[in-house]
Amino acid sequence: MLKVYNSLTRRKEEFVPIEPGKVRMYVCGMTVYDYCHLGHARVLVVFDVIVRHLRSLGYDVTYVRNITDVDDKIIDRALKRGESIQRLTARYIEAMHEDADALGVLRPDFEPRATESMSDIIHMIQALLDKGYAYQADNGDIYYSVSHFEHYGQLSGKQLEDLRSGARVEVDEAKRDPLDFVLWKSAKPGEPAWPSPWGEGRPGWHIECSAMSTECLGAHFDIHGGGMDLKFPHHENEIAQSEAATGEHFVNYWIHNGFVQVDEEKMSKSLGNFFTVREILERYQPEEVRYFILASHYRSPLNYSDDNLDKARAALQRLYTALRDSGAVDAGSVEADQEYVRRFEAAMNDDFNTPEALAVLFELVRAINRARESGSAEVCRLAATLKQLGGRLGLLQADPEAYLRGPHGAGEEGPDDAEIDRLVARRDQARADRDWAEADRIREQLEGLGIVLEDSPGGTRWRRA
RNA sequence: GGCUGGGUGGCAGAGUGGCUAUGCAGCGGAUUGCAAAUCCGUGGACCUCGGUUCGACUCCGGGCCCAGCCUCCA
Repeated sequence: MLKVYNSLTRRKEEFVPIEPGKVRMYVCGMTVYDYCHLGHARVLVVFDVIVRHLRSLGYDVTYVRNITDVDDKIIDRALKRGESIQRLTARYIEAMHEDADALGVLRPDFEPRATESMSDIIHMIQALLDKGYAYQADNGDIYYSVSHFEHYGQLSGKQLEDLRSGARVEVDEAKRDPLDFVLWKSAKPGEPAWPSPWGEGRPGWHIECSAMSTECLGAHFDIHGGGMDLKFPHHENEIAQSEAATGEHFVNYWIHNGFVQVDEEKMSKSLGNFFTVREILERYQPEEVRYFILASHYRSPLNYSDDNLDKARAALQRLYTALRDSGAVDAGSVEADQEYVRRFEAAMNDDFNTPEALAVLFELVRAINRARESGSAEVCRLAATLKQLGGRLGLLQADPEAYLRGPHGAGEEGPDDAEIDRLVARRDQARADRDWAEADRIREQLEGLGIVLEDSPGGTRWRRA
């Protein structure tokens, strides 16, 4: 039985889909005006694993992840770069896809864009106007009237009064209430604009997600996800918009992932303490980044440091070492060990507890190595189990030797394989001659190049440290 | 100020009302020409103060500390 922590109720709940056997899920994606940083990578990977797990349980999942391709930041950035908005967003959308692909993130089933959803957005705004939840201000902008929505604050646990007294909301003369938020911004010169019943303009940020999710998944769907920082006001506003416009309950389960932190502080653009995915991939393999993300529970903070990435590398080396020479190449055709599968699923069914699931993988590693030492025929089956379960997390699908020998980052320079093989062969000769001094000298030389040797009865092999 | 979430061994990071997390690092042993990899064994933790209980790191309450949201942010 799958249990999910629901941000709306603040407790773990049994997951029951609206329609048996089917899951409809929406995740807030990126605003494309810059490269993905590690925080974006976390959202991508976390929800990718959630989708993979739901599918492994047999659910038919429809996964929607939007792209925000028009907003103030995009407009500013395009202006500064002297580049058209279309060119800018196209570039960053492509970059995002490259990063997501590198990290082993499966593509969502639908990836709607705000600029391609204008009629849905306009229809929803019109519905809100018709029902009295929205009004047009003197400046032409359309606002959502927060006080008209009875349940405003249910997701974030905030009272309207508390929010008002918080008083950090910028006072805008056009608004009737400082907490009202914009649905449609009337066009200013030089800005991109679309025609609407209220004149040329563009949508506010919150309305696009309401419109796109409703369009792709219906007025009522199962899961809505995103980063913690979107809980308020973005998701709160989405609920207000969608439920007011459709009259239906919007989402059953809200899932929010925790932040990536640097030195105990949130990684964010405004603080300038962020690392882009491509920067990190200069020095680490994508799978190591993915492992690093999954080594913490999705709701916990994830502290970025080289030390923690190095630990991810060490962990993957142990996993892949167990898979080496195990006959698990074609793991899918081997029946998995059901006891380990059961424990893995129990961990994942407990609110997607990936650290616990990884612990099961390491217990499999020990079982494999033990079986190997005792010459048991179980090695292949256990290794196949490890590879299958790793696959459910999007890990361990590479050729073990290729992973262990591979360079550690896209930017790494080092000796090529042929050169290493040549040195290893020379050392083998020295060892055959029992010239230990020469053998050790070559080994140290290789060590200096970041190559570790492993002698075994079957011969010497090497990997990158 | 209001609202979330959290404080676990050297580090990272799960979990449980009484029983080994797991990984890295450490220590002892096996193995090895020496290493590496691997195996076996081992030390080490539950912020603080009360309460509930036969028994709490685990449940409840107070305190302290940390992060986040209340403004764009994954």
